[in-house]
Amino acid sequence: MSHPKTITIDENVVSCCSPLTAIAMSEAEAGDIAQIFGALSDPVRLRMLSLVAAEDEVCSCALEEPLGKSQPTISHHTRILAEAGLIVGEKRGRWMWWRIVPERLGEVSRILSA
Amino acid sequence: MSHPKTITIDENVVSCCSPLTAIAMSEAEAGDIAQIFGALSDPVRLRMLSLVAAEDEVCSCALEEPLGKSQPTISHHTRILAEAGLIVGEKRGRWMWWRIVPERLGEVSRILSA
DNA sequence: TTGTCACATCGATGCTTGTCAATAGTAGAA
DNA sequence: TTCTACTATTGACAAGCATCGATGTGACAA
Repeated sequence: MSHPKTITIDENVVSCCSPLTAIAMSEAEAGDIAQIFGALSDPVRLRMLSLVAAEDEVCSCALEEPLGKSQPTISHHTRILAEAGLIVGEKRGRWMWWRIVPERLGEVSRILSA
Repeated sequence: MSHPKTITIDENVVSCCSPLTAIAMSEAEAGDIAQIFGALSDPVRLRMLSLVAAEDEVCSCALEEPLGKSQPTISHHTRILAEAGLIVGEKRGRWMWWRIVPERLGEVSRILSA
């Protein structure tokens, strides 16, 4: 049996949010996508996303009790989800209102669809 | 050659995949899904997945050079992807051959589709 | 103004994770 | 058998992350 061949990656090909199976992924693209999946890799953030998705809008203050986390921790997690583009926030008065970004969820979903 | 030995998937992470927006997520379910996204949250593992997906099968030895990581590190990452059910490995002779589990990718994709 | 409320930021702490050298395990070759 | 090649495991280290108390910031009310 001959030794298996090695695989090379073309770093010049950059395509945002293309399916995993389409083409060899560059380091830069892998970093970007990894950041998004990293935002989804925490149980608290997943339940947070689920809570926000269940309503049109959710106030930050309405997340502390169901998630059982402190106010700084809630703020920390909303920030990470927002930086990943999965939710957007709007400040009205003293309250911060969050809603999901369905198009973003669709983009991420499409990365994994063959 | 003797009968090929198939690597089994961790059964603890098999049932998981109701859409995010469907219902409020339980802590247990959130933990399971977070583990899968955690496997996808590393640039090296994403590029590894991309490399495997580009071929029918890829040998572990063919991953070290394009990913620029040591052999123990490659073994570490393939293990995490396999435990998440995203790839399966089969040992033939001295070589370990990995391939994608498209159904698993579809399951994870469906979590994020509205 | 002063006080209160909601959220963001800072600092510290403990846990998790990515990485590799060294080593062990395993399968073919000689 | 002995030797060589590929992979898994161990141990250790550094970096990253989740968490919360304390503090800062901005907005409304009195």
